[in-house]
Amino acid sequence: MVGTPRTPRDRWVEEGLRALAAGGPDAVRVEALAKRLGVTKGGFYGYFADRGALLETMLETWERESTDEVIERVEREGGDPRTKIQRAGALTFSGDRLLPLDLAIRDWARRDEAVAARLRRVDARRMALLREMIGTFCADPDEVEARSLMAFAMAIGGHFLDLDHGPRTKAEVRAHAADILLDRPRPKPDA
Amino acid sequence: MVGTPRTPRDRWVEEGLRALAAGGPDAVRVEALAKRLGVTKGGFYGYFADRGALLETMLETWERESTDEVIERVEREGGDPRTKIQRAGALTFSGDRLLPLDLAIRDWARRDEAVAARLRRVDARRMALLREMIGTFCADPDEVEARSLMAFAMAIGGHFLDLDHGPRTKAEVRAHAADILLDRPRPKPDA
DNA sequence: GCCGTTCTATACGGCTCCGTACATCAGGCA
DNA sequence: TGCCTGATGTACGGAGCCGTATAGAACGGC
Repeated sequence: MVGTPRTPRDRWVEEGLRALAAGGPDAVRVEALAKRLGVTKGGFYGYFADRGALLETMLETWERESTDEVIERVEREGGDPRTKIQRAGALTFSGDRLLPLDLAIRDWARRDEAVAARLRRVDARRMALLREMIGTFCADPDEVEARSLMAFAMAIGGHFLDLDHGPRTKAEVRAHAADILLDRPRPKPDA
Repeated sequence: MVGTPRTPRDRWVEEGLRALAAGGPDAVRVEALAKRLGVTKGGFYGYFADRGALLETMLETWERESTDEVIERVEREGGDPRTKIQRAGALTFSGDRLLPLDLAIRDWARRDEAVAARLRRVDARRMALLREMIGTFCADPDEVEARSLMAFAMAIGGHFLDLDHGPRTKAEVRAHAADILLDRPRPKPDA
Protein backbone atom coordinates (compact mmCIF):
# COMPACT_ATOMS: atom_id res chain seq x y z
CA MET A 1 0.00 0.00 0.00
CA VAL A 2 1.10 3.50 -0.77
CA GLY A 3 0.62 6.47 1.59
CA THR A 4 -1.61 9.45 0.96
CA PRO A 5 -1.85 10.21 -2.75
CA ARG A 6 -0.27 13.43 -3.85
CA THR A 7 -3.62 14.70 -5.12
CA PRO A 8 -6.43 13.08 -3.16
CA ARG A 9 -10.02 13.12 -4.29
CA ASP A 10 -10.92 16.06 -2.07
CA ARG A 11 -8.44 18.35 -3.75
CA TRP A 12 -10.15 17.80 -7.09
CA VAL A 13 -13.49 18.66 -5.53
CA GLU A 14 -12.10 21.71 -3.81
CA GLU A 15 -10.42 23.02 -6.94
CA GLY A 16 -13.57 22.25 -8.91
CA LEU A 17 -15.66 24.34 -6.55
CA ARG A 18 -13.20 27.16 -6.88
CA ALA A 19 -13.49 27.02 -10.67
CA LEU A 20 -17.27 26.83 -10.46
CA ALA A 21 -17.41 29.89 -8.24
CA ALA A 22 -15.10 31.84 -10.49
CA GLY A 23 -16.35 30.88 -13.92
CA GLY A 24 -19.51 28.81 -13.77
CA PRO A 25 -19.92 25.13 -14.59
CA ASP A 26 -18.35 25.55 -18.02
CA ALA A 27 -15.13 26.54 -16.32
CA VAL A 28 -14.89 23.23 -14.48
CA ARG A 29 -12.60 21.42 -16.92
CA VAL A 30 -10.57 18.42 -15.97
CA GLU A 31 -7.39 19.48 -17.70
CA ALA A 32 -7.60 23.02 -16.36
CA LEU A 33 -8.07 21.75 -12.79
CA ALA A 34 -5.11 19.43 -13.21
CA LYS A 35 -2.97 22.33 -14.33
CA ARG A 36 -3.97 24.40 -11.30
CA LEU A 37 -3.15 21.44 -9.07
CA GLY A 38 0.26 21.10 -10.67
CA VAL A 39 -0.61 17.68 -11.98
CA THR A 40 -1.85 16.10 -15.17
CA LYS A 41 -5.29 14.58 -15.42
CA GLY A 42 -3.74 11.12 -15.14
CA GLY A 43 -5.04 10.51 -11.65
CA PHE A 44 -8.43 12.14 -12.08
CA TYR A 45 -10.14 9.20 -13.71
CA GLY A 46 -9.13 7.00 -10.84
CA TYR A 47 -11.45 8.97 -8.56
CA PHE A 48 -14.23 9.95 -10.94
CA ALA A 49 -15.90 8.12 -13.80
CA ASP A 50 -16.07 11.30 -15.78
CA ARG A 51 -16.44 15.06 -15.51
CA GLY A 52 -20.12 14.69 -14.58
CA ALA A 53 -19.24 12.62 -11.53
CA LEU A 54 -17.02 15.42 -10.28
CA LEU A 55 -19.80 17.98 -10.74
CA GLU A 56 -22.16 15.73 -8.80
CA THR A 57 -19.70 15.34 -5.94
CA MET A 58 -19.12 19.09 -5.91
CA LEU A 59 -22.84 19.73 -5.52
CA GLU A 60 -23.11 17.26 -2.67
CA THR A 61 -20.22 18.90 -0.88
CA TRP A 62 -21.73 22.34 -1.34
CA GLU A 63 -25.16 21.23 -0.13
CA ARG A 64 -23.75 19.83 3.06
CA GLU A 65 -21.53 22.81 3.78
CA SER A 66 -24.21 25.38 3.20
CA THR A 67 -27.03 23.73 5.15
CA ASP A 68 -26.04 21.29 7.87
CA GLU A 69 -22.85 23.05 8.80
CA VAL A 70 -24.35 26.53 8.81
CA ILE A 71 -27.51 25.59 10.66
CA GLU A 72 -25.63 23.53 13.19
CA ARG A 73 -23.32 26.41 13.92
CA VAL A 74 -26.11 28.97 14.20
CA GLU A 75 -28.00 26.79 16.64
CA ARG A 76 -24.91 26.09 18.68
CA GLU A 77 -23.97 29.75 19.08
CA GLY A 78 -27.48 30.79 20.09
CA GLY A 79 -28.72 34.35 20.46
CA ASP A 80 -32.02 36.07 19.86
CA PRO A 81 -33.93 35.44 16.61
CA ARG A 82 -32.78 38.59 14.84
CA THR A 83 -29.18 37.78 15.66
CA LYS A 84 -29.57 34.23 14.40
CA ILE A 85 -30.94 35.45 11.07
CA GLN A 86 -28.07 37.80 10.58
CA ARG A 87 -25.51 35.22 11.63
CA ALA A 88 -26.93 32.64 9.23
CA GLY A 89 -26.78 35.23 6.49
CA ALA A 90 -23.25 36.15 7.39
CA LEU A 91 -22.10 32.53 7.41
CA THR A 92 -23.69 31.80 4.07
CA PHE A 93 -23.28 35.00 2.17
CA SER A 94 -20.08 36.47 3.44
CA GLY A 95 -16.59 35.28 2.92
CA ASP A 96 -14.98 34.35 -0.33
CA ARG A 97 -16.05 30.77 -0.46
CA LEU A 98 -19.76 30.17 -0.02
CA LEU A 99 -21.09 33.40 -1.51
CA PRO A 100 -19.66 33.18 -5.02
CA LEU A 101 -20.42 29.48 -4.98
CA ASP A 102 -24.04 30.18 -4.13
CA LEU A 103 -24.40 32.73 -6.88
CA ALA A 104 -22.77 30.49 -9.46
CA ILE A 105 -24.95 27.54 -8.52
CA ARG A 106 -28.02 29.76 -8.56
CA ASP A 107 -27.30 30.73 -12.12
CA TRP A 108 -26.43 27.16 -13.06
CA ALA A 109 -29.79 26.03 -11.69
CA ARG A 110 -31.55 28.17 -14.27
CA ARG A 111 -30.44 25.78 -16.98
CA ASP A 112 -30.12 22.42 -15.25
CA GLU A 113 -33.13 20.91 -13.57
CA ALA A 114 -31.09 18.56 -11.39
CA VAL A 115 -29.17 21.50 -9.98
CA ALA A 116 -32.41 23.44 -9.58
CA ALA A 117 -33.91 20.62 -7.53
CA ARG A 118 -30.94 20.57 -5.21
CA LEU A 119 -31.01 24.34 -4.84
CA ARG A 120 -34.72 24.21 -3.96
CA ARG A 121 -33.90 21.80 -1.15
CA VAL A 122 -31.19 24.08 0.19
CA ASP A 123 -33.30 27.22 -0.12
CA ALA A 124 -36.26 25.54 1.54
CA ARG A 125 -34.17 24.83 4.63
CA ARG A 126 -32.89 28.38 4.73
CA MET A 127 -36.39 29.75 4.27
CA ALA A 128 -37.67 27.58 7.09
CA LEU A 129 -35.11 29.12 9.39
CA LEU A 130 -36.16 32.62 8.34
CA ARG A 131 -39.85 31.88 8.90
CA GLU A 132 -39.17 30.49 12.33
CA MET A 133 -37.09 33.47 13.41
CA ILE A 134 -39.33 36.15 11.94
CA GLY A 135 -42.37 34.35 13.33
CA THR A 136 -41.12 35.08 16.83
CA PHE A 137 -41.84 38.81 16.46
CA CYS A 138 -44.46 38.91 13.74
CA ALA A 139 -47.84 37.28 14.28
CA ASP A 140 -49.51 37.43 10.86
CA PRO A 141 -48.35 34.34 8.90
CA ASP A 142 -48.85 36.08 5.56
CA GLU A 143 -46.61 38.86 6.68
CA VAL A 144 -44.04 36.42 8.03
CA GLU A 145 -43.93 34.86 4.59
CA ALA A 146 -43.59 38.20 2.82
CA ARG A 147 -40.87 39.45 5.14
CA SER A 148 -38.98 36.15 4.93
CA LEU A 149 -39.06 36.33 1.16
CA MET A 150 -37.81 39.89 1.18
CA ALA A 151 -35.01 39.04 3.57
CA PHE A 152 -33.97 36.16 1.37
CA ALA A 153 -34.21 38.24 -1.78
CA MET A 154 -32.10 40.93 -0.17
CA ALA A 155 -29.45 38.37 0.74
CA ILE A 156 -29.33 37.09 -2.82
CA GLY A 157 -30.18 40.14 -4.87
CA GLY A 158 -27.92 42.37 -2.86
CA HIS A 159 -24.94 40.44 -4.15
CA PHE A 160 -26.06 40.54 -7.75
CA LEU A 161 -26.31 44.31 -7.48
CA ASP A 162 -23.58 46.91 -7.30
CA LEU A 163 -25.40 50.18 -6.79
CA ASP A 164 -24.13 53.63 -5.97
CA HIS A 165 -25.97 54.98 -2.95
CA GLY A 166 -24.41 58.45 -3.08
CA PRO A 167 -23.27 59.65 0.35
CA ARG A 168 -24.40 56.45 2.03
CA THR A 169 -22.39 53.25 2.20
CA LYS A 170 -23.83 49.96 1.08
CA ALA A 171 -23.65 48.70 4.62
CA GLU A 172 -25.70 51.61 5.92
CA VAL A 173 -28.44 51.13 3.37
CA ARG A 174 -28.52 47.41 3.96
CA ALA A 175 -28.66 47.92 7.70
CA HIS A 176 -31.57 50.29 7.26
CA ALA A 177 -33.34 47.72 5.07
CA ALA A 178 -32.75 45.06 7.68
CA ASP A 179 -34.34 47.31 10.31
CA ILE A 180 -37.44 47.65 8.19
CA LEU A 181 -37.64 43.93 7.48
CA LEU A 182 -36.97 42.87 11.02
CA ASP A 183 -39.34 45.55 12.30
CA ARG A 184 -36.81 47.22 14.51
CA PRO A 185 -37.58 50.65 15.93
CA ARG A 186 -36.40 53.49 13.68
CA PRO A 187 -37.96 56.86 12.88
CA LYS A 188 -40.54 56.34 10.14
CA PRO A 189 -41.60 59.64 8.66
CA ASP A 190 -43.68 58.23 5.75
CA ALA A 191 -46.38 60.54 4.62
CA MET B 1 -26.73 45.61 -55.25
CA VAL B 2 -28.41 42.59 -53.73
CA GLY B 3 -31.63 42.67 -51.73
CA THR B 4 -32.02 41.83 -48.05
CA PRO B 5 -29.53 39.15 -47.04
CA ARG B 6 -30.95 35.84 -45.96
CA THR B 7 -29.38 36.29 -42.54
CA PRO B 8 -28.92 39.97 -41.75
CA ARG B 9 -26.76 41.24 -38.95
CA ASP B 10 -29.68 41.62 -36.57
CA ARG B 11 -30.57 37.97 -36.71
CA TRP B 12 -27.12 37.04 -35.47
CA VAL B 13 -27.52 39.47 -32.57
CA GLU B 14 -30.99 38.21 -31.80
CA GLU B 15 -29.96 34.57 -31.84
CA GLY B 16 -26.89 35.45 -29.81
CA LEU B 17 -29.04 37.05 -27.13
CA ARG B 18 -31.22 33.97 -27.07
CA ALA B 19 -28.18 31.77 -26.56
CA LEU B 20 -26.85 34.10 -23.87
CA ALA B 21 -30.14 34.02 -22.00
CA ALA B 22 -30.34 30.26 -22.21
CA GLY B 23 -26.79 29.23 -21.54
CA GLY B 24 -24.61 32.16 -20.55
CA PRO B 25 -21.84 33.77 -22.56
CA ASP B 26 -20.05 30.48 -23.10
CA ALA B 27 -23.06 29.28 -25.04
CA VAL B 28 -22.73 32.05 -27.59
CA ARG B 29 -20.72 30.17 -30.19
CA VAL B 30 -20.58 31.23 -33.79
CA GLU B 31 -21.02 27.79 -35.30
CA ALA B 32 -23.86 26.90 -32.95
CA LEU B 33 -25.72 30.11 -33.80
CA ALA B 34 -25.24 29.43 -37.50
CA LYS B 35 -26.73 25.98 -37.07
CA ARG B 36 -29.77 27.40 -35.28
CA LEU B 37 -30.18 29.94 -38.08
CA GLY B 38 -30.04 27.18 -40.68
CA VAL B 39 -26.88 28.62 -42.13
CA THR B 40 -23.15 28.10 -41.87
CA LYS B 41 -20.89 30.65 -40.30
CA GLY B 42 -19.81 31.81 -43.75
CA GLY B 43 -21.64 35.11 -43.55
CA PHE B 44 -20.93 35.86 -39.92
CA TYR B 45 -17.49 37.27 -40.40
CA GLY B 46 -18.84 39.74 -42.91
CA TYR B 47 -20.78 41.45 -40.14
CA PHE B 48 -18.48 40.96 -37.17
CA ALA B 49 -14.72 41.00 -36.84
CA ASP B 50 -14.88 38.13 -34.41
CA ARG B 51 -16.96 36.55 -31.68
CA GLY B 52 -16.09 39.35 -29.28
CA ALA B 53 -17.59 41.93 -31.59
CA LEU B 54 -20.88 40.04 -31.55
CA LEU B 55 -20.89 39.95 -27.76
CA GLU B 56 -20.25 43.68 -27.68
CA THR B 57 -23.11 44.38 -30.08
CA MET B 58 -25.39 42.11 -28.06
CA LEU B 59 -24.67 44.08 -24.91
CA GLU B 60 -25.36 47.38 -26.64
CA THR B 61 -28.67 46.07 -27.92
CA TRP B 62 -29.64 44.82 -24.49
CA GLU B 63 -28.68 48.08 -22.79
CA ARG B 64 -30.85 50.10 -25.12
CA GLU B 65 -33.82 47.77 -24.91
CA SER B 66 -33.80 47.56 -21.16
CA THR B 67 -33.32 51.23 -20.37
CA ASP B 68 -34.39 53.74 -23.00
CA GLU B 69 -37.23 51.69 -24.36
CA VAL B 70 -38.60 50.70 -20.96
CA ILE B 71 -38.31 54.15 -19.43
CA GLU B 72 -39.76 55.82 -22.49
CA ARG B 73 -42.75 53.54 -22.41
CA VAL B 74 -43.34 53.92 -18.68
CA GLU B 75 -43.29 57.70 -18.98
CA ARG B 76 -45.56 57.67 -21.99
CA GLU B 77 -48.22 55.51 -20.35
CA GLY B 78 -48.23 57.58 -17.16
CA GLY B 79 -50.01 56.63 -13.95
CA ASP B 80 -49.30 57.21 -10.27
CA PRO B 81 -45.81 56.46 -8.91
CA ARG B 82 -46.65 53.03 -7.49
CA THR B 83 -48.14 52.01 -10.82
CA LYS B 84 -45.10 53.23 -12.69
CA ILE B 85 -42.77 51.21 -10.49
CA GLN B 86 -44.74 48.08 -11.04
CA ARG B 87 -45.03 48.67 -14.76
CA ALA B 88 -41.30 49.24 -15.11
CA GLY B 89 -40.74 46.04 -13.21
CA ALA B 90 -43.20 44.18 -15.36
CA LEU B 91 -41.65 45.43 -18.58
CA THR B 92 -38.16 44.51 -17.50
CA PHE B 93 -38.64 41.38 -15.50
CA SER B 94 -41.55 39.67 -17.08
CA GLY B 95 -41.77 37.98 -20.39
CA ASP B 96 -39.41 35.44 -21.83
CA ARG B 97 -36.97 37.86 -23.35
CA LEU B 98 -35.61 40.50 -21.00
CA LEU B 99 -35.79 38.60 -17.73
CA PRO B 100 -33.56 35.63 -18.56
CA LEU B 101 -31.28 38.01 -20.41
CA ASP B 102 -30.97 40.20 -17.35
CA LEU B 103 -30.17 37.28 -15.10
CA ALA B 104 -27.60 35.87 -17.50
CA ILE B 105 -25.88 39.24 -17.89
CA ARG B 106 -25.95 39.75 -14.14
CA ASP B 107 -24.07 36.52 -13.65
CA TRP B 108 -21.73 37.29 -16.51
CA ALA B 109 -20.90 40.64 -14.89
CA ARG B 110 -19.50 38.81 -11.88
CA ARG B 111 -16.55 37.67 -13.96
CA ASP B 112 -16.13 40.37 -16.61
CA GLU B 113 -15.46 43.92 -15.54
CA ALA B 114 -16.55 45.45 -18.85
CA VAL B 115 -19.92 43.77 -18.52
CA ALA B 116 -20.10 44.80 -14.89
CA ALA B 117 -19.55 48.43 -15.82
CA ARG B 118 -22.36 48.32 -18.34
CA LEU B 119 -24.68 46.64 -15.87
CA ARG B 120 -23.90 49.31 -13.30
CA ARG B 121 -25.00 51.97 -15.79
CA VAL B 122 -28.24 50.15 -16.48
CA ASP B 123 -28.97 49.48 -12.81
CA ALA B 124 -28.19 53.07 -11.90
CA ARG B 125 -30.90 54.29 -14.26
CA ARG B 126 -33.39 51.81 -12.91
CA MET B 127 -32.52 52.73 -9.35
CA ALA B 128 -32.97 56.43 -10.15
CA LEU B 129 -36.48 55.69 -11.32
CA LEU B 130 -37.22 53.78 -8.11
CA ARG B 131 -35.89 56.56 -5.91
CA GLU B 132 -37.94 59.14 -7.72
CA MET B 133 -41.16 57.16 -7.46
CA ILE B 134 -40.71 56.05 -3.86
CA GLY B 135 -39.64 59.57 -2.94
CA THR B 136 -43.13 60.79 -3.79
CA PHE B 137 -44.64 59.02 -0.78
CA CYS B 138 -41.70 58.62 1.56
CA ALA B 139 -39.98 61.69 2.97
CA ASP B 140 -36.90 60.30 4.71
CA PRO B 141 -34.13 60.02 2.05
CA ASP B 142 -32.40 57.19 3.92
CA GLU B 143 -35.60 55.25 3.95
CA VAL B 144 -36.21 55.96 0.28
CA GLU B 145 -32.82 54.47 -0.43
CA ALA B 146 -33.44 51.40 1.70
CA ARG B 147 -36.86 50.75 0.21
CA SER B 148 -35.59 51.26 -3.31
CA LEU B 149 -32.82 48.78 -2.73
CA MET B 150 -35.26 46.25 -1.33
CA ALA B 151 -37.61 46.70 -4.25
CA PHE B 152 -34.74 46.17 -6.65
CA ALA B 153 -33.43 43.18 -4.76
CA MET B 154 -36.92 41.67 -4.77
CA ALA B 155 -37.15 42.10 -8.52
CA ILE B 156 -33.81 40.39 -9.04
CA GLY B 157 -33.64 37.95 -6.18
CA GLY B 158 -37.20 36.83 -6.63
CA HIS B 159 -36.26 35.37 -9.98
CA PHE B 160 -33.21 33.58 -8.66
CA LEU B 161 -35.42 31.94 -6.06
CA ASP B 162 -37.97 29.18 -6.45
CA LEU B 163 -39.50 28.83 -3.01
CA ASP B 164 -42.47 26.88 -1.81
CA HIS B 165 -44.83 29.16 0.11
CA GLY B 166 -47.22 26.44 1.19
CA PRO B 167 -50.86 27.43 0.74
CA ARG B 168 -49.94 30.83 -0.72
CA THR B 169 -49.03 31.47 -4.32
CA LYS B 170 -45.81 33.22 -5.26
CA ALA B 171 -47.85 36.11 -6.62
CA GLU B 172 -49.69 36.57 -3.33
CA VAL B 173 -46.52 36.65 -1.30
CA ARG B 174 -44.86 39.02 -3.73
CA ALA B 175 -47.90 41.28 -3.72
CA HIS B 176 -47.82 41.37 0.05
CA ALA B 177 -44.14 42.25 -0.04
CA ALA B 178 -44.83 45.02 -2.51
CA ASP B 179 -47.47 46.43 -0.16
CA ILE B 180 -44.94 46.58 2.62
CA LEU B 181 -42.28 48.17 0.44
CA LEU B 182 -44.60 50.66 -1.16
CA ASP B 183 -46.15 51.43 2.20
CA ARG B 184 -49.68 50.58 1.16
CA PRO B 185 -52.35 50.15 3.84
CA ARG B 186 -52.65 46.58 5.05
CA PRO B 187 -53.27 45.17 8.52
CA LYS B 188 -49.94 45.01 10.37
CA PRO B 189 -50.26 42.92 13.53
CA ASP B 190 -46.54 42.75 14.35
CA ALA B 191 -45.28 42.33 17.89
C1' DG C 1 -26.83 37.46 -71.58
C1' DC C 2 -22.91 39.39 -68.88
C1' DC C 3 -20.76 41.91 -64.83
C1' DG C 4 -19.91 43.01 -60.23
C1' DT C 5 -21.46 42.99 -55.60
C1' DT C 6 -22.94 40.55 -51.63
C1' DC C 7 -24.00 36.73 -49.06
C1' DT C 8 -23.16 31.83 -48.33
C1' DA C 9 -20.94 26.98 -48.46
C1' DT C 10 -16.92 24.36 -48.00
C1' DA C 11 -12.44 23.30 -46.60
C1' DC C 12 -8.55 24.05 -43.79
C1' DG C 13 -5.12 24.77 -39.72
C1' DG C 14 -4.87 25.40 -35.13
C1' DC C 15 -6.45 25.08 -30.52
C1' DT C 16 -8.71 23.02 -26.37
C1' DC C 17 -10.98 19.64 -24.25
C1' DC C 18 -12.70 14.74 -23.13
C1' DG C 19 -11.90 9.99 -22.14
C1' DT C 20 -8.85 5.88 -22.89
C1' DA C 21 -4.58 3.14 -23.16
C1' DC C 22 -0.33 2.38 -21.69
C1' DA C 23 4.13 3.52 -19.66
C1' DT C 24 6.53 5.14 -15.52
C1' DC C 25 7.59 6.07 -10.92
C1' DA C 26 7.39 5.74 -5.78
C1' DG C 27 6.80 3.49 -1.65
C1' DG C 28 5.51 -0.70 1.26
C1' DC C 29 6.71 -5.39 1.91
C1' DA C 30 8.72 -10.03 1.35
C1' DT D 1 17.08 -6.52 -3.32
C1' DG D 2 13.10 -7.10 -6.26
C1' DC D 3 7.95 -7.45 -6.58
C1' DC D 4 3.40 -5.32 -6.19
C1' DT D 5 0.11 -1.70 -6.05
C1' DG D 6 -1.69 2.56 -6.95
C1' DA D 7 -0.95 7.40 -8.39
C1' DT D 8 0.83 9.99 -12.08
C1' DG D 9 2.86 11.20 -16.86
C1' DT D 10 2.41 10.74 -21.78
C1' DA D 11 0.29 9.83 -26.00
C1' DC D 12 -3.67 9.19 -28.78
C1' DG D 13 -8.32 9.56 -31.27
C1' DG D 14 -12.31 12.12 -31.55
C1' DA D 15 -15.05 16.13 -31.11
C1' DG D 16 -16.22 21.09 -31.15
C1' DC D 17 -14.88 25.52 -31.91
C1' DC D 18 -12.43 29.84 -33.96
C1' DG D 19 -10.92 32.49 -37.72
C1' DT D 20 -9.24 32.45 -42.68
C1' DA D 21 -9.30 31.47 -47.57
C1' DT D 22 -11.60 30.50 -51.48
C1' DA D 23 -15.27 29.09 -54.54
C1' DG D 24 -20.04 29.30 -55.78
C1' DA D 25 -24.85 31.19 -55.95
C1' DA D 26 -28.25 34.90 -56.10
C1' DC D 27 -29.46 39.21 -57.55
C1' DG D 28 -29.55 44.09 -59.59
C1' DG D 29 -27.70 46.94 -63.31
C1' DC D 30 -26.48 47.19 -68.08
